[in-house]
Amino acid sequence: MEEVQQGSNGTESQAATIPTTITTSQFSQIAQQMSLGGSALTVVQLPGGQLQVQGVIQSAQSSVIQSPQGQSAQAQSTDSEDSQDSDSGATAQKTREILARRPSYRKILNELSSEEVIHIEGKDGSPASTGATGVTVPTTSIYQTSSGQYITITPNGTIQLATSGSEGLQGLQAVTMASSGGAQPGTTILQYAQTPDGQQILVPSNQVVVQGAGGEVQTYQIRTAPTSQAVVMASPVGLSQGKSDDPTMKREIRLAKNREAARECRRKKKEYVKCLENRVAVLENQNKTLIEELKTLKDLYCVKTG
DNA sequence: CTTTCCCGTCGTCACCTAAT
DNA sequence: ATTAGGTGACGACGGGAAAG
Repeated sequence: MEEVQQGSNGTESQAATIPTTITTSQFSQIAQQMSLGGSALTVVQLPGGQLQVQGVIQSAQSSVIQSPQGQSAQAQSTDSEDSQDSDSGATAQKTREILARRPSYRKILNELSSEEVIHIEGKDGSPASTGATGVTVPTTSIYQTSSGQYITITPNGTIQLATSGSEGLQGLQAVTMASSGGAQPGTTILQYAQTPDGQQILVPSNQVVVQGAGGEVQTYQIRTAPTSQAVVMASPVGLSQGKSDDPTMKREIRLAKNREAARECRRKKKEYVKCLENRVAVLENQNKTLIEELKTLKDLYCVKTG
């Protein structure tokens, strides 16, 4: 479901990765940095059995991996700490740092991806080459409305309408949509569509605007069909006037944005958890390698002395 | 077949932080 | 001070598996 809805933005961002072949001896260094910093790495086994770590190792920070439960406890403890007269300001500061809210998943991953771009460009000067996981190239998304019409969303953000019954997508009419959320791919929350009379209309990202043959404009709510992840149903909704003073409209917009934000947040969280799982895999692998190395050395030592 | 339990997902609220 | 966005917590809902 999420994949399709992201597609409604026309783009999907996925962090590029830098393949970095490492040796066993480098492993411990990396692992140490990983245990200190919030690095998001993935490890890939090459056909030859060699391990390849992809991603960026951040410099050591004081961030601590904490469970969500731990976070809710943080807020409480910081509050109570303020009420107490602490014996040492430095201790309080330290505690505050430890208990500080972890940076958002978006922040963590954005930092990673931006660093990666720099690394990639600096490497060979060519446009971002994809790593093992690669960068997803934005593709045209196709949606079907409840009235049987097809809507395409091209990578450049243009919404196009195709009449039903046509083979493929013909007779397209474009309604250009400008993102208000900057050019960051996959982060568009609200969009504005231009009506034929030049009026700007606020369009939540879970809606698309379609211009009919007669010039009339209709917004559609994007929803994934429960039976299929590939098919998206779009139902007509009332047009939302831009900058509405109506409190109910304000609330609607706020809820829509929050809905979208929650969705995005969950996606980021999943990504983040995957990164952590990859780190576990790397560390487990390293542990295994080191144990084997130790065993070999022990055997060697026994043979020499024995 | 029905019920119960578990799990994943979603929308919403509340709170916090950063930006303006 | 206000606003926007991010995220934890909560409850609702639906689907699948196990038990009756």
